Amino acid sequence: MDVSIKKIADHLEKEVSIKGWVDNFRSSGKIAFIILRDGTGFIQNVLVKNEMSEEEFNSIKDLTYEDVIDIKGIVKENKRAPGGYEILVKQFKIIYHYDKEEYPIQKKDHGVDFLLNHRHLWLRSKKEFATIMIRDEIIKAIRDYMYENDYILLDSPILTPTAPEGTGSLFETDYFDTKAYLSQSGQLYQEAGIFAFRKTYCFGPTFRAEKSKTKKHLTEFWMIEPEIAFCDLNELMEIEEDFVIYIITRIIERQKNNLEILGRNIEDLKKITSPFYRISYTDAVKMVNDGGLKMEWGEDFGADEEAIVSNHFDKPVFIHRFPKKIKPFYMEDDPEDPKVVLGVDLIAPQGYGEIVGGSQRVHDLDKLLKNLKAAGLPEENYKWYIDLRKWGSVPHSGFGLGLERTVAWITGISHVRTAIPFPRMINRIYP
RNA sequence: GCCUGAGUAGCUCAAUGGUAGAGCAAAUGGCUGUUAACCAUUAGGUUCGGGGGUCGAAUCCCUGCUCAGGCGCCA
Repeated sequence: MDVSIKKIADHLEKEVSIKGWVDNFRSSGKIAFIILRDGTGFIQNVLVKNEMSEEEFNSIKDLTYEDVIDIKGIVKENKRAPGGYEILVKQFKIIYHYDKEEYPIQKKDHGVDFLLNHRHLWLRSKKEFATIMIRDEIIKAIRDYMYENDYILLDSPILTPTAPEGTGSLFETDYFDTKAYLSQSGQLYQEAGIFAFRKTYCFGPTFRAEKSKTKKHLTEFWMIEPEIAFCDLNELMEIEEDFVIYIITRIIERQKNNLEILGRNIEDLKKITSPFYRISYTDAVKMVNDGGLKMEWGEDFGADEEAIVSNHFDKPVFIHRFPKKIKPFYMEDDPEDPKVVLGVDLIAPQGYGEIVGGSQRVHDLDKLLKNLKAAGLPEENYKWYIDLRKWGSVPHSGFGLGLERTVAWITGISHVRTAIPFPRMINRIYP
């Protein structure tokens, strides 16, 4: 019976058939071990000389990495086997054999540059497999949460006519006789969506042509951006918290094996429970200064400043109510303090940084026009966005969650470049 | 963009002014429970490019390129 490695435990002591790729093998004369990968997992196969035909046993001499083999054998539980299960092989056949060139990715350490240049092959490795499987589960959890909570998927365009915020670096491309820009956020379009569908989201790639060279930045990354009508800042934080906990709970439930492959401490993840910490920007600045780093009210947090704040907490922390001048034009003023806006960042623990940024949006027409002017942004670029405030405008809020930063945090990997199958970075667009 | 570090065999690294080496991978052989298996043998080099200086350079100097770690930039 053909089975997948993922479900091998259901077939204990039964004969199964598996096709897959040779991930690793060891031979000891009269016993051999082949680690087989079938796309759902990895399993050790034990070949014992007198348990199978001599011809088949001897054919393992021809094996090379990434050969494709067909195996029939009995599923056994064995503590010595990685993963706890192995297959005692009865029949063994090499279906495709490759020895024209040796396989570049080896079982020893490689440098990051080499591995990224071979990303198309590196994906076959165990840790990369585990990371991408968890990424897939996080994406599924995100979509399930949106579905279960009545959000409507409203895809924002990727080709856009202008810089939505007029700031930041955008990738420019020809668009017939004019120019187009790759989207750096779908938010403004979601704000159009909520007046038709009340709660919407988009989930797609976004692009930033910034020359950032850090472990938290990609030039192409995925972001989910929900937008909610009749929602204020406090409700927004509740939703963000509920959403993040939903994702983490799902990963703990369904991706334990892959978390273990990555060496992620699951007990630490289990501590990510409600409520998250909430702290105002003003209090965070005090915390930074008390922590020994000079910082003026009104400045944005640098890497060191952010670390001081996040290291105070063992769970994610919301920092809310930022100075108006360091935040974009669409954020609503705090009615109790016009110097600050109703924006909020969610900072993950252990240095993974900002994984969510959100705000209550300006919904008053005159205030929006005033903010645009103050930001030096031309009204004509925002005609449709301004229209939204002319008819049926209500208080609303939304946020954007960076997928790769979330994947990096939950898996415990050190850099967002391996949280996406084919990373795009300042000096890397191959393969 | 800035700071720091690195670039030597297919890969990961050693050799700091005097004959370029190891482990892994490859090839051959051995081994009945391996865990990145192990053991033996063989083969494997434009020391990132360009220039300089020295009796002599992987090593020192100048220059260019590439990469990494960090910072900055970044809603």
